[in-house]
Amino acid sequence: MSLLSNLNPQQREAVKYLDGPLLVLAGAGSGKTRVITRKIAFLIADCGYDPRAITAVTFTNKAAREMKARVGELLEGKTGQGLTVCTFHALGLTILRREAKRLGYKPSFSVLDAADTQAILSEITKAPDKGTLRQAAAVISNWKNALITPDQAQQVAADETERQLAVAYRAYQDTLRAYQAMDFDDLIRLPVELFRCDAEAREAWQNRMRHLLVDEYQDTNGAQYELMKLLTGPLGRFTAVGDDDQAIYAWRGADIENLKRLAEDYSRLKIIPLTQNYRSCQRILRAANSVIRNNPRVHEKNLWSELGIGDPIQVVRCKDDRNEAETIAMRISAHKFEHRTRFADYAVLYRGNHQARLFEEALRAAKIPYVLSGGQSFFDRAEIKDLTAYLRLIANQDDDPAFIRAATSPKRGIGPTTLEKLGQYAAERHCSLFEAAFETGLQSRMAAKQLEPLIEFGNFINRLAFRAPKEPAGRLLQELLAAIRYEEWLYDTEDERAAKAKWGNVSEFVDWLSKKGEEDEKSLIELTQTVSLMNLLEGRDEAELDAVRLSTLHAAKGLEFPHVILAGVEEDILPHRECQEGSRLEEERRLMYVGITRAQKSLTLTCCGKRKKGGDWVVCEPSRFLDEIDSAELRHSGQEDDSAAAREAGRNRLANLKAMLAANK
DNA sequence: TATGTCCTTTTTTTT
DNA sequence: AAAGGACATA
Repeated sequence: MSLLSNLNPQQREAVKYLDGPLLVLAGAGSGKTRVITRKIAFLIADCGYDPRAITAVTFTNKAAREMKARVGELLEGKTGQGLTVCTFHALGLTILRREAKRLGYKPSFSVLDAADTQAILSEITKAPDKGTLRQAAAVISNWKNALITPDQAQQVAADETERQLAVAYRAYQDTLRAYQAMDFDDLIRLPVELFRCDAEAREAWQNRMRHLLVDEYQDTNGAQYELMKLLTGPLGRFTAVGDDDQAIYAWRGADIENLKRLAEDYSRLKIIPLTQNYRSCQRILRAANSVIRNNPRVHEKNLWSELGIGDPIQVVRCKDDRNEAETIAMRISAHKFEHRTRFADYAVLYRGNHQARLFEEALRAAKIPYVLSGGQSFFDRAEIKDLTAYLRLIANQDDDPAFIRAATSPKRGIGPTTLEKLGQYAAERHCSLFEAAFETGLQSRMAAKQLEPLIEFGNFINRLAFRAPKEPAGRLLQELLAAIRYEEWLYDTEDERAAKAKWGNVSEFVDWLSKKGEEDEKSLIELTQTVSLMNLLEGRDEAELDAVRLSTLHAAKGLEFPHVILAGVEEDILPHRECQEGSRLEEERRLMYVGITRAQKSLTLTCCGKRKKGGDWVVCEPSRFLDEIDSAELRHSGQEDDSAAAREAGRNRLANLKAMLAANK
């Protein structure tokens, strides 16, 4: 079977087009993944490209894994060895591991997670509370994603707060460098910096890369766009696939302007729109279209479908949030029984992770199996962070955050006061905590009782670091865990259930690492360097599992389900309380659009009359986005709301709506 | 000085 | 519910 069969004319053109830069504007459910995977296979099998010369960039590790698997199927044995499919961040990491020396980093640099970077920033800014800290982190991250240096930030700073933040930005970068560490933003920013000033490195990578495919292009940020340009050279050997209506990551620095910029920067840019939807019934599509119509759009497109009209969209009003979860569980049970479907045909989507808890409880009570996606990642778990701290420290002794974490968990007599003293001494000597622990100068300032565990810990790490390059990773890991008596410590400090779960996670992680070490013949240090960006739980036989999917709207992007329940369609949730106007409201609307367009056959929207927030009850009103769907498409059901407050809220909404309509005319 | 316990407070989305 | 802070204990 040809790689060009079973494609519509637009899809086929997008697959075949190789004359220059290409932008595929792919509406929801229009088969964009199919275009990308076919194109990769087409390039390799029909055009004779070396797989190593092709790179495809996706938005999540999971999407990358799936895409790689699909290309493998298409190639039917023809080897796709050497093909790169990964996230922008993983691509940046690969480049940096290779080229670290050119940037003044050692190749075993660490990659810090959000918790570590926030801790560093907290030290620097002395931010009074968590909110301020988050804001500071966001501002600096935005600067980095827009490729603004600390110097430039200082110059463009508009007010005193920003000037202070620019100073903090500089200190933050200096600290990272001292630790031989990078944050997520650096993984994009530094390759750009490298390619901008090092022509030799740039040309080497450009020559290697004959074609770059970028998925979810609408969610790229300034730095990612620049990296893409630098990698594909002046000819623009790329295929970018995106949908401006599904841009939902502006808060993370993604810039929809990148879509316009592409046409400006590449005059030869070819644009192919995909407008036929193969996913959803017409009612669902009409609802989606009528919601997104309220946004100003760059590329107006009208998505259409040949699939049947479908059922009306259900709107279910519930008494409160607990009742909402129970209702959803009940309706899934009933629907499954009635239509003889599988649990995996259902997804419950919501705005915030915290909403998941009630759904988990209700589904468990109803004996409905579920899988949670999004939410806390495997690598955010305390026990995994502990273990990776050891690994990081073994690979890179300059990594102070890793030193602090490893030295204090499990507890071994090193406490805050000792660390404080050690930190002071290290700062004076301009060296790492690890180095400082061995300095004789420290001994005069510290009691032997404090010094002893410090030295012992240092020696322990030293021994492991010495053996790490030569010995099998699996054995070293087992030894490490035995030496720190991690399992024992877990059972001492946690209740049995939690300890068991945590030790299970650790074992899984160690097994996975050991296997990987054997397969790829990699040392512990090399393994550590790739671990930071992976997510184990994602993709772990999730596909075969017959379970209802619980997911945030963000994590649901790119997925589809026969039956979708969109929960908490309320003001202050969707749209979120902090996103009530302007471009932020538009992004919330796109989020609603993404949610609706996940559904193939049926869509249910739920909202509550009240919900528990913190300690007390808050009255909720239905989302304004509900009003944007033609009421002929909707069927209201569930409990009639009889609370006076909710009815009052409804009246207020109507009055507001009328006022807005009047104002618009 | 280190660590465990009990209390408070608090929730957007993620590579 | 989970994380951070204040206090008590070893």
